[in-house]
Amino acid sequence: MTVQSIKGVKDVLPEDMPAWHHLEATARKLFVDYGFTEIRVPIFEYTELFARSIGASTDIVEKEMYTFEDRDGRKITLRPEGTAGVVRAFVEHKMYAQNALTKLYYMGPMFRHERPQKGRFRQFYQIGVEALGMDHPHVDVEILAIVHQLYARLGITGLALQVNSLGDSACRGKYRDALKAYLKKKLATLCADCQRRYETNPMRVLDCKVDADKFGDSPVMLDYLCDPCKAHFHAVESGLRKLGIPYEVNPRLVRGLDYYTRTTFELVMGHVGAQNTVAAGGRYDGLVEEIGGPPTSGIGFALGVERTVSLMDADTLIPSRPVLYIAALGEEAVKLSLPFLHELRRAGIGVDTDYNGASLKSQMKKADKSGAGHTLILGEQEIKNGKAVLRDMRTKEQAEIGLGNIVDELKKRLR
RNA sequence: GUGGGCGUAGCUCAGCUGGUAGAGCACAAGGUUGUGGCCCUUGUGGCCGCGGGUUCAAGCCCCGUCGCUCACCCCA
Repeated sequence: MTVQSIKGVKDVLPEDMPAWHHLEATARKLFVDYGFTEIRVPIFEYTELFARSIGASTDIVEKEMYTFEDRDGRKITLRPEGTAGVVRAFVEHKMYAQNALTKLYYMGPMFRHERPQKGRFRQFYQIGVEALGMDHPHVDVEILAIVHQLYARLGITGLALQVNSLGDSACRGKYRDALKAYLKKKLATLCADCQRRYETNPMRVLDCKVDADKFGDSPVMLDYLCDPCKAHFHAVESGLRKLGIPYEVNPRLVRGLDYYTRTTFELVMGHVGAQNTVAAGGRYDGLVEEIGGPPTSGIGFALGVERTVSLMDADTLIPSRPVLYIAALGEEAVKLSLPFLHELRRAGIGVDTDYNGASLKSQMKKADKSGAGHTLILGEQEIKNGKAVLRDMRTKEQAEIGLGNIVDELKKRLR
């Protein structure tokens, strides 16, 4: 048996890279347009960080983290999401002391031990942003605008932006009690999962797919918001309307991580499999303090790279390729090509070849595949005459070039 | 953690009620073509996922196992 990759862990192959690069480049440009700067944080942290931020009783922490002891006996976890590490860095480097509002973005792999399926992997990539330091509703609007803009720039349509408010410590408890009282009456009629969730995470019962139609008259968080939370939510909504960002309020939208407060949102796509949330995020006003920093509000989102890439039209993306392919026919020509390759590359001209000296027929196929705009044909016959042939792959025009000053000549012609 | 589907050439797959393995694409050589792309000929390439069982005989049937995949769950 040959060694394989770990279950649920994918290679991102060369043919996928144009889409990945395009997504990353589009995101970077957009984040800069909105005043964010990149931060790179470790892909592993002390386990305690995630237990404290994500919530000890969440599924992620209870059964999905890659946790192990390092050689010093410390408990280490491969990051299951990006926010905790960024917030830890924010606190550790006392960024709160530098600006009233700190805006960071990140991209990289995350790890969760889940059963793999369409759009869900054990190592997966996220791109995310965090805005720390202000609880002004315009910050929420800005975050939602980024999400909207990013997918617009990527040319992806058919997405729905769903928004909700989860309230804060002042009002969420009250709602939770009201919801449990409501659910208790129906408990016997609910599916087994929901009966379990009633205890562990009652708010999750509301987005159960089996029982979805039973909760039309359930209490809704939005009705229980305290005055400040209500005002905040209304301000976010009016901001979205003012900017013309389409959204819908989904009162049943909840989050799987404990740190979320107030504004919560998801960008969902229909009919791409069960894992149809493409991006999601929300406000987390208590998180910085939880991690040991001063009381600081925050809001952010993360998008799933694989899920987003699957929605992109990869055919429209052109990979970057060398400008010249050298078709060296025969061993003599292969030998001769070595210094040409070196000199051209040294001059910053991309050149490729495959050194096997095979027939012109097969070499031209490779030249096509390489995507190079020109091919330099080094045939036995031409070499004898001190020449090579430069072929423009698009116009099929050919020109003979003397071997004496071939590098300079190519540099000139390939500019 | 729980279910369903599927494992045959590098890729996509065919393979009849069990009879000793096939196609297309790709790759390589040649022919044709004004020096490739179309077309034609030829060639390389398979412990039919792995292990056991039934049988004169297993890619096919049975059991186990590993892997992939989709869904539940959960989430980006």
